[in-house]
This record gives sequence, C-alpha cells and structure tokens, in this order.
Amino acid sequence: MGHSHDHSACIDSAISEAERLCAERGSRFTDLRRRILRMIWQGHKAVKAYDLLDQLANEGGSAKPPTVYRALDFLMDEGLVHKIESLNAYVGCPHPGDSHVSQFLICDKCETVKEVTSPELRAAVLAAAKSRDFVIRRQTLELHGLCADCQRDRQAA
Amino acid sequence: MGHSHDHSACIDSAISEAERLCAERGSRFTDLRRRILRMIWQGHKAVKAYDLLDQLANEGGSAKPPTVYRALDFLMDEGLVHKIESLNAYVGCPHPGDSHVSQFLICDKCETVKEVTSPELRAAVLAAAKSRDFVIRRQTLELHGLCADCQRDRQAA
DNA sequence: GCTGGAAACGTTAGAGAATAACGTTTAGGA
DNA sequence: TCCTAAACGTTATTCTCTAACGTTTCCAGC
Repeated sequence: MGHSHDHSACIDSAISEAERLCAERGSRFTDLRRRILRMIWQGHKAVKAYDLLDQLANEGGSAKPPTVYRALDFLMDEGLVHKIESLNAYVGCPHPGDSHVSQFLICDKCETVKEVTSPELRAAVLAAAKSRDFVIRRQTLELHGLCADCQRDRQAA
Repeated sequence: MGHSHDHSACIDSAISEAERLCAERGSRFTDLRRRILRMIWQGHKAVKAYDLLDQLANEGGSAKPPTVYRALDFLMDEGLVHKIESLNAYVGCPHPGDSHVSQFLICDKCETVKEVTSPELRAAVLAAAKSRDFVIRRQTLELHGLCADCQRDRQAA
C-alpha cells in the first residue's frame, strides 16, 4: 500500500462516487459535506473529528464541533465514511453503495487503514454468532498491526 | 445468558482468580483495584469509567478520574478486564491468565457482554491478515446484536 | 528498625470526543 | 410566492481521558 499511487485520483473518484450516490438517493451533498469528505480522503489514514474542525477553522470560518459531527453523521449514514472505534477517527469508504460489513487492517506505524472484505472472515463471524444463537446487527472488526510495507522497513513503532 | 445464575459466585471467583494471578506475578492487587474490579463484575455488562467514579464517590471518598483510569489501566495490563471500544466501557475477563484474543457478543437490548473464543473465527482472522501480508498485534472484534434471550422476548430495542 | 526509591494514590487542570438545545438560514416542493 | 423541513450556526454542557504535579505507602537492602 501507501507511498506510490496517484492519490488525487482516489479523492476525485471518492467525491464523484459520493456525488452520484447522493443524487441517486435524493440526499443533499452540500458544500460543507463535500469539503469534509475531501479532507477525510486527503490520505488513507483515519482522521479525527477535531482535526477536521481545525482545518475548517484554518479555512477561515469559525467551525464548532456540531458542524463536524453533523457532517460525519451524514457521511456515515450514506455509507461514505466509516468510524474506526479503536481510534475515535473516521476513514473514507472505498466502495460505498455496495452493502457490506466493514473489516479494517490498521497499521500502527504508518497509520494506513485498509478496508478489507473477506467472505471467509465474514462467514466465520456469522458462524460464530449463529452457533451461540446470537443475531448480529452491527460489527466492529479492527485489526491493528503492521502493514506489508512497514514490516520491511521495520524500526517498529 | 443472564437472568438465572448465581452471580455472586462469578464475582467471588473473578476476585480470587485476580488475587491468585497478581500474587503469582508479583503485581499489587490493592484495595482500590479490588474494589473497582468488584464493581465491574457486579454484572455481565460493560461498565463506564464515570459510573465507577460515581460509585466511588457514593462510597464516601472524593474520587477523581485518574484514580479510576489508573486502576482500569492496571486491570487491563493484567488481563483482568477488557475495554469494549464501541461502548467506551469495560468488562471483566472471564478467563484471565489464558492468553487469548478477545471477541465479544454484545446484546444491544439487555447489554450483556459475552466473551467468546472461537478457534475458527480466530483462524479466519489470521488467514485474512496473512493473505494481505499484515501482521496483527491487537484486535478489536465486537459483534452487536441480540442475544438468544432477547430474541425470544423481542420487543426489540 | 531505618532508609531510599519506586509504585500507588491524591489533586488540579485541561485536552479531546460528542451531544443537547436552542436560533437562523436556505433549499425546494405545494 | 410561501411554507416547511433540512441544513447550518451558536452556546453550553457532558462524557472520556491524560498530563503533571505532590503526597503517601510499600518494601528491598542496609
């Protein structure tokens, strides 16, 4: 992952995909929401709410917490971003629209968050729940460790 | 889970197991730490730090946040409690000592947290990580939904 | 038993995360 | 055009957690 890819393409495609989905659903992809989604997509790291707040402040306005949290709520409702519970931070969803359960690989060194979709893992989760007679509504599956790149140049964190 | 079991036995065994482990390791299981572990074991729900704080205050003293968080840190280091990231709350570990990765079933209705250990699920997690060349150091696996009991008398939450 | 140092605990202060409850603006359908 | 709901602004507060200090307590070594 990481260093070498055309990230501006990531951003653009995320924004236009969001545009498309919101139009399709009749939800309002306002300027504020677009700006915040763009900020989150500045990299493949999870972004903290108060960092977004600071960026908004730097861009001139006097933003307060509810501004950011309302935008985040919208983006999460639309499936455009996910919250990483173990970090209290938010990351862009690379494939909104496809309904899916989220599973994340989080590198503790470079902080890259990679969303993965493993059918086997999904099946194992469902099986574990079923055998205990438990009905899943929502799941948090966050794996912390070292990504491939950071294992190589490991001066571990 | 839940309604019908001798819970005082749960508490007692958790405390004495903690006692044993700390003695074995030479770590100090102080009165404060014992009290907080006992509070957490009052039920099979995850307990919030500030609820612990309130209970301490009710018991007379003037406890401040660091008191609780330091005790929680100790208990977590010793593997006696786990943090539920998706709730910002803490739950007793039913089998400290055994090294294990934690997987939780969390009922959104009765709030019972059940720690499960599924070798199949564990294997699936490892396989998913390995196939992406990712080394896991720590994992958060929290499944929210309805436990068996709450499915039966479902006037859902 | 005394003592020195580390661990535990007390306390003050503040950062970071999130929400409640109001008011104002704006977009867009009737 | 008007009217309503959604979006946004603003103030205040709650909850979660930590930094940084000082004091007490334990206990290993003398």
